[in-house]
Amino acid sequence: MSTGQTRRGNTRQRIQDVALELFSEHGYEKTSLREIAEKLEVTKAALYYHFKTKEDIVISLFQDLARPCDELIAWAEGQPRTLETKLEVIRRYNEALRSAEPLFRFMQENQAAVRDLSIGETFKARMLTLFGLLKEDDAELTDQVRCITALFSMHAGMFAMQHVEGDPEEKRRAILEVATELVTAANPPNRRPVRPDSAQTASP
Amino acid sequence: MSTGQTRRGNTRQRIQDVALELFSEHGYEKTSLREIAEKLEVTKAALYYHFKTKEDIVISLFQDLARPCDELIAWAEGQPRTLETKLEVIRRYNEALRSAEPLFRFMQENQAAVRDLSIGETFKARMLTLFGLLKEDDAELTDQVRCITALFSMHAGMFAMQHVEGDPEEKRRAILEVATELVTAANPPNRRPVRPDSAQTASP
DNA sequence: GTCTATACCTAGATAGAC
DNA sequence: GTCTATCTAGGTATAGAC
Repeated sequence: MSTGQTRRGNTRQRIQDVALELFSEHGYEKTSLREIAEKLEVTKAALYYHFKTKEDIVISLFQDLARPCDELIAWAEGQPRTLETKLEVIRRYNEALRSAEPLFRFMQENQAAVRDLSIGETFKARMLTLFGLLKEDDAELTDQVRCITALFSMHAGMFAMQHVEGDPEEKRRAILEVATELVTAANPPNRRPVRPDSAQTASP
Repeated sequence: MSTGQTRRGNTRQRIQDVALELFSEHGYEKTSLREIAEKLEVTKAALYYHFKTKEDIVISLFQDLARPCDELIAWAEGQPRTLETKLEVIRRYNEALRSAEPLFRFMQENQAAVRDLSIGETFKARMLTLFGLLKEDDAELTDQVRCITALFSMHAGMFAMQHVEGDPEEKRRAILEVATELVTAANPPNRRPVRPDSAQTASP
C-alpha cells in the first residue's frame, strides 16, 4: 500500500498546483484559501484536511525546491574548491532553477511575505551557503559582488527577460554564460602577484 | 527645547515615514493601517484624512523615487547613445538608489504586492526604459543579459550585501564597479565602431 | 484637522455531520 | 474526505462629533 489516499485522485497534489499558480500570480498574501478552494471546486475545510495551515502549503511547495538545492550543496562540499567546481555549481543551479521556475519566481517576488514564514531563514541560509561556495575566502569586495550577482542574475533573469524576445532556452543559456563569466572573473587563475614590475599597481 | 514629537503640522510626512519603515520591515500586505496609526499614536481615521486609501500612501512614497529616475531618463534621452553616456546612467542610477534605499528595498521585496498596485506597471516601464538606454539596438542576447544584470545587481546588491562585512559606501562602489564592467562588456567597441570625430551635437 | 465609534467585510481556522 | 456552519480576529473604510 504505497499511497493511502486513492479515491479522488490526489487532491493534495492538486492543491499544491493551484496554490503555486495563484501564489505566483497574485502573491502569497493576496491569495486566500477561499480562492484556492473555489478554483478546485472544494471548500476551505477540505484544504484544512490536507494542510494544517496556509503556511504549511507553502512549506510543502518549498520541499521541491529544497531537495535539488541541498543535493547541489552536498555535492559541492565534497569537491575541491576549484574554479571548475564553481562553474559546475553555477551550471547545476541554473538547471535546478529551470525545473522549479514558478516556485522560484514566487520566492523572488514574495520575499517580504516569505521572510517571516520560517522558510525565509532557510532560504537565505541556502543562498549564503552557495555564495560561500563560489567566492574565495579572502576575496575582495568586487569579487564578492561578482559572485552574488552571478547567483541573483539567474533568479532575476528569469523574470526580467520575459520582456525580451527570444527562445526561452536560448535566454537561459545566455544568462548562464554571463553568470559563468562573473564567477570566472571573481576567481583569478592563481592569486599570485603576476606583476613583476609592480611599481604602482593602482590600488584605490 | 522640548521637541514635541507630535507636531500637528506634518502628520502627512510622519505617516509616510512610518509607513515606509513598516512596509519595508514586515511587507506591504502584513502592515495594517492600525499598526501605522498606533506607532504614530493617532487613530486610523487620522490616516484616512491624509490619504484616501492604503494604496495612496504607497503611491505617494513612490513619487520620491520616480522623480530622480525620470530626471535621469530625460537626461539620458537627450544625450548621444555612447558608452560614456551609458556609464553615466549607471553611475547616476546608483546614486538615485542610494538616496531612496529603503523605498527600493521595499519595491524589490514586495514585487508581487506592488504589481497590482497600479504603480507596478509604471515601475516596470521605467526599468524597461533604462534597459533600452543601456543596450545596443541590435545587441546579442548575452549582451542584453549583461545590461539587465547590471541594473538588477544594483537593486539586489543592496539587500544581498547586507550579510557581507564592510563599509556600506565601499560596497556601493564595488557594486557600481561590477555594473560598469557589465555595461562596458555589453557595448564592445568592435561591434559599433566609435567615431571620435562624428558630427554630433556638442555636449557640455 | 483630528478623533470616537462603528459598519462591513474577509481572512484563517475549527467542530462535527455525512 | 468532504461538507455546512460558525468562530474569532483583523482588515479597509466611513460618518459625524469636537
